[in-house]
This record gives sequence, structure tokens and C-alpha cells, in this order.
Amino acid sequence: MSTALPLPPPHDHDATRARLVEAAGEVFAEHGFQAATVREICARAGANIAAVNYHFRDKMGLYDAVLLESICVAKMADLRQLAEQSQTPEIALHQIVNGMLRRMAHAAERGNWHVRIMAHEMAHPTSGLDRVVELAIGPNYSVLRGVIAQIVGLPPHHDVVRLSTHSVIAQVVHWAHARPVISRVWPDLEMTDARLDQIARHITDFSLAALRTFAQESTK
Amino acid sequence: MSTALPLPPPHDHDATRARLVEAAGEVFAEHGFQAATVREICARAGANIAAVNYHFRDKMGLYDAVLLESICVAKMADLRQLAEQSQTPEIALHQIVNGMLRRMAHAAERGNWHVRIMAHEMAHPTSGLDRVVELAIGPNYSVLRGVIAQIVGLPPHHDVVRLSTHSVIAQVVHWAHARPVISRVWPDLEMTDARLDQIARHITDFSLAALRTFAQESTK
Amino acid sequence: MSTALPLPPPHDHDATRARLVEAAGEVFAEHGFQAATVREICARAGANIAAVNYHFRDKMGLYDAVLLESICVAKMADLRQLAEQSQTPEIALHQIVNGMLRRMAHAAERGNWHVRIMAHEMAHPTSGLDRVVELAIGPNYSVLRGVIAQIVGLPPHHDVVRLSTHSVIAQVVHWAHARPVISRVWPDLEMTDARLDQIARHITDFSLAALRTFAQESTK
Amino acid sequence: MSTALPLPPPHDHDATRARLVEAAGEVFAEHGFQAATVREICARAGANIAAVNYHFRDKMGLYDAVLLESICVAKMADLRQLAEQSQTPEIALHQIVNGMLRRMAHAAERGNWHVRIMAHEMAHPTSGLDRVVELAIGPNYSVLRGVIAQIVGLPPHHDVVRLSTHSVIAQVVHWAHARPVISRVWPDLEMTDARLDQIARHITDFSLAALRTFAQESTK
DNA sequence: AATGAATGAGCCTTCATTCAT
DNA sequence: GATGAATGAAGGCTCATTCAT
Repeated sequence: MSTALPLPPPHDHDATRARLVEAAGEVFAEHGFQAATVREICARAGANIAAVNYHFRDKMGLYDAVLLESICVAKMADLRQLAEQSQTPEIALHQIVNGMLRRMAHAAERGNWHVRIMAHEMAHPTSGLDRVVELAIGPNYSVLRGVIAQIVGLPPHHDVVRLSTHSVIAQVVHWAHARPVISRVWPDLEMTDARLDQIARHITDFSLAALRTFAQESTK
Repeated sequence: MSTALPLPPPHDHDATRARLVEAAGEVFAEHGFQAATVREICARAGANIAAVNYHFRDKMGLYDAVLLESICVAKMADLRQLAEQSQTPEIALHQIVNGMLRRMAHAAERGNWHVRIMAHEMAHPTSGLDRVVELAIGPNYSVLRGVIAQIVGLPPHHDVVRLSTHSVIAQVVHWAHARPVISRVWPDLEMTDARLDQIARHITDFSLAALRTFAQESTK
Repeated sequence: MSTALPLPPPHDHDATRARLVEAAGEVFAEHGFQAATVREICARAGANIAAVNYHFRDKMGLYDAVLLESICVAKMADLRQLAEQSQTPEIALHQIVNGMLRRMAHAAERGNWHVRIMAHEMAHPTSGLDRVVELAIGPNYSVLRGVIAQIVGLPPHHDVVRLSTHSVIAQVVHWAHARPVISRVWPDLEMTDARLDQIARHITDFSLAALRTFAQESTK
Repeated sequence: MSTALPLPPPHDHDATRARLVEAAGEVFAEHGFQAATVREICARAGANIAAVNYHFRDKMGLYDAVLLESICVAKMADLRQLAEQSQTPEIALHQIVNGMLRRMAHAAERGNWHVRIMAHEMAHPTSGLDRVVELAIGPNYSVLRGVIAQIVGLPPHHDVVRLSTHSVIAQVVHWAHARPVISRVWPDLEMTDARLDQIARHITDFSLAALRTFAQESTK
């Protein structure tokens, strides 16, 4: 930028492309793949109707790009370093729960469509889910499983560890996934920062209490 | 039918209606509301293309009927009697977890579309969700909250009870909701009866361990 | 129509269908399959844009129907009876040439699109051509070959007969196929009835002169 | 090229132009004007998508250039010298028939798209046909008419001469124009060199026999 | 001079829906 | 009461073309 850019200037190609992905993320998150229309995506991105075909060949090509973007975002929020920086596995668990929960909680906000996209993938998986699980979800799952294995004192592949890992993940994901129901059975609930702290604390305590009990039993 | 009905129509009015609801449940569960087509529903139900508009006025009217049917099915599997028949709240918890989990596990099977419909409602709620929560989910939620309140020894409206209730529900629902991801991070997993017993047992143990710890703390 | 029609009235179903085929014939003849638009066809037929999909499933389905209609028309103008009714093979030849030529000559007129459709098939054959040749062109080709075999005094499968048959057909078809060029190299030409008589007479004389010469050589 | 052209572009201006015309000839011959796409033409020519508009202003401009190229090729195969070099009009007729027939026969081969383009022009003439007839077809038509006039012993503008000329042309062109039908009614036919000799000989003999008969009648 | 990004018109098709029967 | 014919809106996509660079 200062002396000599060997690379050609990015024109507007990448800019339009990025705007399309962002807009598509929003629309796909809101309506799902099928119900989303290319027209609305292009309108939101301020791009021409033919831009999708030009940049991504297909509506499906655009969706693939959206999923890839989701993977990149997920990889940036890597749990591994979060776990490694923590002094004890218990603290790591709390950090992980807290971090994931906040990402889940902000899913409904504008621009945070990644989690809502996954909700549609759960209801009606597409071929892109394989890659998402392989590159984004799988690694994080392994990290959490390692932390829990440490707490319980059992090998990571032990059924108790696996099931407990799912128990923890379930409690976190629940606040994004079941949001429409929660807001109806608990109308007063507001997802303030303090409330999120409380929920993260609860999930951690709930899980730690269980895991410690399992740990005692496993060492008997 | 008794004396002189000249030509009993081959398809009863209500029978066609019921077949439409059943077929629509399948198709809506598979593709979601928008992506589902009236044509496919009518074809599966063996009905005329205009039958949906005739019986339900709208595609949305049919969807409402499907949701209503879902509510009826859910009400039949009432958790209240399950809880009342149990001798201790701990046993009730296990019964509830076991019962719900099995309904979740069989969601993928043909004919059990009610849970999958809810998955779509989570991703993209419709106006019908209000009634579903009010009539089907809410009551069951209250029952479970009561059981947990008993175990923890706190009033049902206490935050610990509410959060714990969601922790339990989350663990159960997770096995239906996150199925596509679970089958990818845990490919060997098969949902046999024994495995379902193990999972139900795990969720109950995991939750009871936590709840008992909470109980001790709350009585201090 | 007078006493008891057991068949249900044809509604407008067949009427709309027929209008579509007729309009499609015109448009396909004018522009070819690809360049023809469903919109123009429906507009000419006074039908809705979705009518093609409803009646023929596809643009290609409509084209198939058009080709089938062409076959039916061609079969009605069967050359066989024309040949059998003639007293001598020479007269039969003239009858056939005259009949075919007039059909070719009127190809440009509104409603006579069958020949022009074949022109497009020659330039860019589709899968439907097989059936057209099998059912419409092939039989007539055999009839003409039989007549020529009689005149030449050789078996129908003899090369001289086959080549001569093509020579005759070529001369007739030419006046439809090369019309755009002919009208430019012979601007004064007008296809009046008298002129058609003259051309038919010419083709017959031209061909008979050649065939008689061949006949003399083959009997030497 | 002589002293110091700094960067001779990898693709010469005129070279790209020529490659575009050649590629366009192929594609137009295969699909017709409308159905041919600029994209495919540019891809085959190894040129940019905007090259057609840059070099020819229009898709139609490119088509005009293709037709012009067709004219140039046709003029190179001038029949005039072929006729003048022959000792008798009968030999000239055979030379012309043989020469034209071979060009027709090789029309299907790659690179010989000129004849196939004309087939599309016959089915759906464009404005460019005028020039093609004026510059390429017309002169050759006159030459052939002259030869036939000599054989029949009548002036070139006599109807018998004109009609006979069309009879000869028709027989030759037929083998290119009706190829799709011929290959279906005569499946065993293979267009070997010997077969082409036979066909050219047949057309010449067929026509000469007729013309000689006409000659006798006209001198009576 | 020559290109790649971007455009808007228009294509075929499918959709939920309505209407006459 | 219940159906098949017909509708118009809108869908994704492809097209020839243009505009900055």
C-alpha cells in the first residue's frame, strides 16, 4: 500500500462478491435455501440479478460460498486456544460455554446469520453440511471432548465422555435453536449481558456438578 | 350406507381431508413450508390438485391443520400423567426423559413427522407456533419444571429451576435437532433400543447429579 | 350427436390443445425450435403462458406434438392410392410429382407450416425426425420407388432406381427448400396455378425422359 | 516485426478476427443464428467474451462477416473456369455436377460449415442472403444455365432452360440438404469417393438424357 | 487496443390458486 | 360436492451487450 503493490487492484469484483455473500447469508438464514430468492439477495446486496450467476454460477454455488464463509468465521473463533489458555479444565469449560453461548445469543442480530443458517441445515441438510462439520464443527467438538475427558478422568472416546460432551453442547446450542419457543414460555426473558453471564454460569455449574459426580464414580 | 345411498363416494370427505393432513405432514417435514409443493402433497394423498384449496382454503390453511394435528398428537402423549404415576420425582424425571427421547429418536421415521415440523418452526417460525407452544409445549414444560422444582427444592419460578429445566430439555431435544451433525461426528452411532436406554439413562444421571448438587447448595 | 353421446363433451381441453399445436406449428416453422418462444406461441393461440406446460409438459413436448400432427397430415395425403388409381406408372409419376409439388408450393402460406418445419429439421435434426421418416416420409418414398422401378424395369432395390427416386424427389422438394434463393435469381417468377402446372409437367418430362433412356439401356 | 516492436501481442488483431469468423461459422452452422451463443463462439476461438462486440459490433455483424467469408470461399470455387476449360458442354455439366456434389458431401465435416450455413438460410432467410445470392450463387447459376442452354440448344432465358437448370441444381443440392432423411431411408449408404463418383455420374446421365430429349423436341 | 466486471431483458418453467362445470 | 382446465405471478437462469479500466 505504501510503495509497490505487485497485485492488481481488487477492482470491485471482490467487493461485489463479498456483499453478495453477506446478503445471501442474511436471506438464507431467514428463509432457508429454497424459499430464499436470488432477487431479494441481489436487491439487498445492491447488485444486478445476474450477478449471482456471474460470480457463483448458481444459487447453489452462492449457498456453498455462504457455507464456506460460515466455516471461516467459525474457524477464527477457535476453541482450541481458548482451552489451552485456561489454567484448569474447569475454567476451560466455562470459557468455552461462555464463548459459544454468546455467539449463539447474538445469532438473531443482523449480520450474525451463521448460526441461523445451521438451524436450517439441521432441519433440511444439504451436501455442504459435510464440509462444515469436517472443518468447523468437528475440531471444536474434539476440543470440548478433550476438556471433558480431563475433568471426568476418562479417555476421550469413552461413552460417558461423548455423551457428556453432547450434554454440554446441547445446553448451549439450545439457547439459539429453541429461541422461538423459549421466548414464548418465558416471555419476560431478556438476553442482557448479565443474563448471558448467568446462563453460562448455570450451564457450567450444571455440567461440572454432573461431571464431578461421574469422576468420583469412575475412580471408584 | 344403511338403506339406499345410491353411490357411496369412493373417497369419504373426511377421509380425503385426513389423508391430505398426513401427506402434508410428511412433505412439510421434509422440505419446509415454502419448498413443499401442493402438487406433491396431493399426489401422495391420492387427491385432486384442487383438494387443498377446497378443504383448507390455502396452502397455509393446510399447514395450520398440520400444526393442529401435531398439537393433538403431542397432547395425547401428556407428560402430566407420566409424572403423577411416578413414585419419586427422580423416577418421574427418568420417565419423562425416556419418553421424550424416544419420540425424538423416531422423528426420522416415516409417519413421525411432528418433530421434524418443529425443527422447521425453530428455523423459521410461523404464526402457528404460538398455539403449538400454548397448547402442546407449554403444559409439558410446566410439568417438567414442577418435577425439577421438587428435586431441587426450590419454587418453580426460581431461575435455577427454569434454567435447569431448559438444561434437561436441551439434552433431550438435542438428539433430534442435531442429528445431522451427530451422525457426522459420531459415524458409528446407531440408535438401537439399547443405545436409547443408555442415552436416556445418561441424561437423567447427568441432570440428577447436577440437580442434587444444586439442592444441597440451596438448603445451606 | 343426435341421440346419446356416451362420450363426455370435449370441453375446451382439446380445442385449446389444437390451437396451441397450430400456433406452435407456425412459430416453429418460422423460427426453428430454439428461436421460437413459448410466449409467442401462446399469444398466437390465445392461451395462457402456462398452457404449454399444462398440456405438453415442455416446449419440447409441444414440438413433439407438432411433429406428430405433421405426420398425421402427411399420412392423409398418402401417395399409395394416388399411384394405384393411375392407369400407367408414367401417369402415376405425374400425379405424385404434381401432388407433392403443390404441397411444397403452398408451404409458405399461412397454415401450411408442415413443410417449413421439415426445412428446420434438415438444418438441425431433432430426435423427432426418426419418427417422421419412419411413419410419413419412408412409406411415400417406397411408393415412389415402386413406380420408378416399374418405369425403368429394374427391381426397387437397384441403385439406379434409388438414385433416380432421389432425383425426382430432389426436383420437387427443391421448390420448397430453395425458395428463398429461387425468388432472388428469378425475381419475376410467380407461383400461379399455371406455373405450378408447368413445373410439374417439366419435372415429370425431365424425369421420364431420363428414366426411359435408362430403361432402354437396362434391357439391352 | 522488422525492428523494435516492444511487445508483439500474443494474438494478432486480425488473427483473432479470423479465428472468430471460423469458430462462428462452425457454431452458426450447427445451431443456427439465434440458437448459437456468443459465449461458445468466443470460447472456441479462444477469445474474450467481449471480442465479438469489439470486432463486429454485433452478433449479427459477426454473422454478416461469416456470410461474407462464405461468399469468398464460394467465389474461389468458381464454376466459370470449370466450364470454360471443358471441351464440350456435356463434359462441363459433369465437371460442375461433380464439383458441386463433392462440396455438398463434405459439408458435414469440420471446417466445411459454409453449406450448412446455407441450409439455415433456406429455413429462415436473413438480410445477408441477398448479397450471398448476388455475389456467389447467382454467377454460378448463370454459368450452369449457359451450359444447359448450349446442350438444349435454346436461349438461356427460355423457361425450359431455367427449369432444367433448377432440376440439375436440385439433384445436387439434395444430397446435402436432405442428408438427415436420406441416411434414414437408406441406412447402408456410405459417402465414399466411389459412391460420390457414382452419384455424380447418375445425376449427369439423368440430366443429359432429359436435356437431349428436350433438344430433339426443340429442333423439330 | 482489449478486457473482465456488470447489466437488464427475456427465456422456460413451476407455483398456488381459481373457475366453470 | 368435487374436479380438471386454465391462469398470472414469480421463480432461477442465460443471453447479448456495455462500461469502466
